[in-house]
Amino acid sequence: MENQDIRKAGLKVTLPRVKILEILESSDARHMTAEDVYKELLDRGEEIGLATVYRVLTQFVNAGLAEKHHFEGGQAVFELDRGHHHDHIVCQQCGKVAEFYDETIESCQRAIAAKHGFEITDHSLIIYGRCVRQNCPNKS
Amino acid sequence: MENQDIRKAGLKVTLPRVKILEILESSDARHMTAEDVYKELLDRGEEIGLATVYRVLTQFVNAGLAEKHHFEGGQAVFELDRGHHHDHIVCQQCGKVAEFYDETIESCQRAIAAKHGFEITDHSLIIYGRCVRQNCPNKS
DNA sequence: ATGTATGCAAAACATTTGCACCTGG
DNA sequence: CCAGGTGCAAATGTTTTGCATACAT
Repeated sequence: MENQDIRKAGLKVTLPRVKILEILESSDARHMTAEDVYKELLDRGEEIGLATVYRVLTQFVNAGLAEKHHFEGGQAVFELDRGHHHDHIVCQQCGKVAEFYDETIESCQRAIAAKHGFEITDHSLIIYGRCVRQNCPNKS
Repeated sequence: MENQDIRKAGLKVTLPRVKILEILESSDARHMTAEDVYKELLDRGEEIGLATVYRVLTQFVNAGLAEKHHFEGGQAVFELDRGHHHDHIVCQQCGKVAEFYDETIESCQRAIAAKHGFEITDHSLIIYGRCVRQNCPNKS
């Protein structure tokens, strides 16, 4: 019962929050912009404003329920925090996002931070490329 | 003579472009937002519009003279391309930016991209943290 | 009841663009 | 001279905010 997650975050269990959480959970893409979420709400016949979508997504991020990433291209994307840290590899042609986790990279980062006298709070690693798979509409 | 760089990029050697290149070369911070560059121009008594700063910086990036990065916090930062690829570690308290290069991370990235069927075009690795050095005004 | 949440419209930001004027080669 | 560059103001696109109303507890 994920509504408990909302409540545990100190937030009231309102229709917009429940619906937005549902959308994040059911999305195939798993990485959605605020606009994507808003459009999906409209498709489902919900009357929820874009401002609310932004507010709720921000609250989810602050509560640790979701993460926000800045891929290239203006809009931030949000994804549910499923508890497994990972980085991203993004196809610049079809927009597909793959996730990966590499312990060697993680530990190198820790070593680098230590060497430079930094205490890591967060990090962002995004590989951009072209996916050479059958389903990528290589448009050029 | 760096004006040659501008010319080689197929751009006319105009005053705004020369001044902006000078500023990028002389900046201690090495990573400046368009606004930073604009303010520095004003300080130096130049009458150059912010729109021109954006246009010129974009041209420099396209010409391979500079790079653009999206650290957290809205504004993009620009730095001169000195020919040595590196990634960044940013102090979220004092804004200091350190650069690093780690061949292990680089090769891990290549392996990961290959495994996922991607051809890398670019990548962005930013470590966020707190610098625990004497000169960081640890403000909290 | 009452403190939060929401919707809407307006504001805030970073960045881009249209257009008349200027300038480098 | 003239294509390309610039300044300014207005437009753009994304995200945030003020405020009156609506809702969860």
